[in-house]
Amino acid sequence: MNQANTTQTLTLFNTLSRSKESFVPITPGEVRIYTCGPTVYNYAHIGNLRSYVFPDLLKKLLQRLGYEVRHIINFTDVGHLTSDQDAGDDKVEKAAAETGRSAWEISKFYAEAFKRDIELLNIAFPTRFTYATEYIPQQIDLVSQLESKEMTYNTADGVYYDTSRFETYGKLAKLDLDGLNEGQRVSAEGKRHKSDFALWKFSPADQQRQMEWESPWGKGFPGWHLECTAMIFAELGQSIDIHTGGTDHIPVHHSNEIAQAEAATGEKYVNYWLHGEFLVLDSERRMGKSEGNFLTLQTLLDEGFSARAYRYLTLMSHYRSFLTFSFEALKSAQTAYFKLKRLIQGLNQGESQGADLAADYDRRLLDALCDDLNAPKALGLIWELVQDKAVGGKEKLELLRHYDGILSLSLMDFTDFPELVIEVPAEVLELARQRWEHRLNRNWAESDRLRDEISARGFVVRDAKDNYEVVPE
RNA sequence: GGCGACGUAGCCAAGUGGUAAGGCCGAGCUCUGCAAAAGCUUUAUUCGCCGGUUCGAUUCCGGCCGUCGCCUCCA
Repeated sequence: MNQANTTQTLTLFNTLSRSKESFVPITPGEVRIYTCGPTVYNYAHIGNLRSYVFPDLLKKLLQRLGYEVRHIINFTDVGHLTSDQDAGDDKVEKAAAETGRSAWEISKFYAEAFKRDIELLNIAFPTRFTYATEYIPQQIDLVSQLESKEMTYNTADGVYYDTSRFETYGKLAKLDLDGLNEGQRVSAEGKRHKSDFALWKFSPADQQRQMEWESPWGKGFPGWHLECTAMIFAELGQSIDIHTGGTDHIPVHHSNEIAQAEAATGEKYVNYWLHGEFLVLDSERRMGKSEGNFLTLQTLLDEGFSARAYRYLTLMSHYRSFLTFSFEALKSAQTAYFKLKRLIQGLNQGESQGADLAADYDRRLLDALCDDLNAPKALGLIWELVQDKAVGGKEKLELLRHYDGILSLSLMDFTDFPELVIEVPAEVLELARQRWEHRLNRNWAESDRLRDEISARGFVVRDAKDNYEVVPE
């Protein structure tokens, strides 16, 4: 078994260089990770949730490699805009207005829902969850710093960041500023450049916001990009190792984060930018809150799926590839997931053999994960291992225990099989009892008829030598 | 218009310059009154198309076709 050792090479695909790089932390033995969290004005959908699985994998792998990991996930609980860049309504405020609840209630509610979701997906909580509204002074301070460095200008509706003053603006995204949005109106009133963005927005004069704060520039609220940087500075420092998020954040949000952070500190902001690709529907359409075609984890649960089976599905594809979601794919993932666990349940702890082979699996599993988190490859190896007749149960279980600590599929938890979780209605049990009697009397016709009835109710009867069981179909 | 990604069996999906992991589904067999479950076996001469480089390409290069994402709040 691998001992904790930070000499194992971990390679990660860094968006900055668009290539795989060997991971080297800023401080030996320690890693600081920031994960862009959700805007809490609605439930997270399963596409959102996918992008929190790979940082979880990364964190656990780093910990197994012996690193001390400090990880932050934030909640954007204020200040998001619904439409045109730097225009439109605040999403949290809008949801509040629509439901009659306060903005604070809304954000609290959905933040808690998010925590429940990731818990169901075996995603470990970060060292801290941070809330944007709890870092208002730090955000104001950051704007002041940028102002003192003459990186900002004021318009009628806020304090803006002047991207033309940051020489390498857009480098992360390889943005071609002149090509941005050609032929489309993109600038808000008073903005000097297309890519400039709001640091601080003034509260509208004709309207009372629920969330607003005093600032040197007047009453208002922070722009979206500001919060992540302010929270990173406060919780992790001026330069961090890894920043994760979805690919959609590359051109705007993360480009802006880099611009404001590096202009403020003069230091490199983030060493490794990791971006997860989208989950798309069968038609390869993205799933989005704005698109109104989103599925929540709860929907999956309601349809009879296990949250862990969804995690299994996400691990079946690489985090940098599109994951084509369909219920067919989820069903096959769930079937495979429980089948794998049944195989593991049947392993014999007392049987020991093939130590050399096991060591080989160990190395290949670690290599797969250390190669930019190749979970699909690791899963394939897990299957190979479990079915390998040359390796003993003892060796298999040892490896499974170790790697499930990273994959977090609860492979050794045998309490969540559908037949153990789903209750069989008394009516169905009675039908099964009657069927068993007919069967004992060799009345096959009636026996089969009753089985069809049971099947129509979503259950199936399994006959054994002198007993039977009823399980969900 | 700019930037970028992808196209591997019915489905999901790894992968490598030397002739295609894994899973689901399907098929066959064993078992069973019949089933289910389980076990065993099996399932791409081929990696969108056309060229080029090479002893050899799915893997490298070029072109084409197709699909998708971002550039506006979104993971």
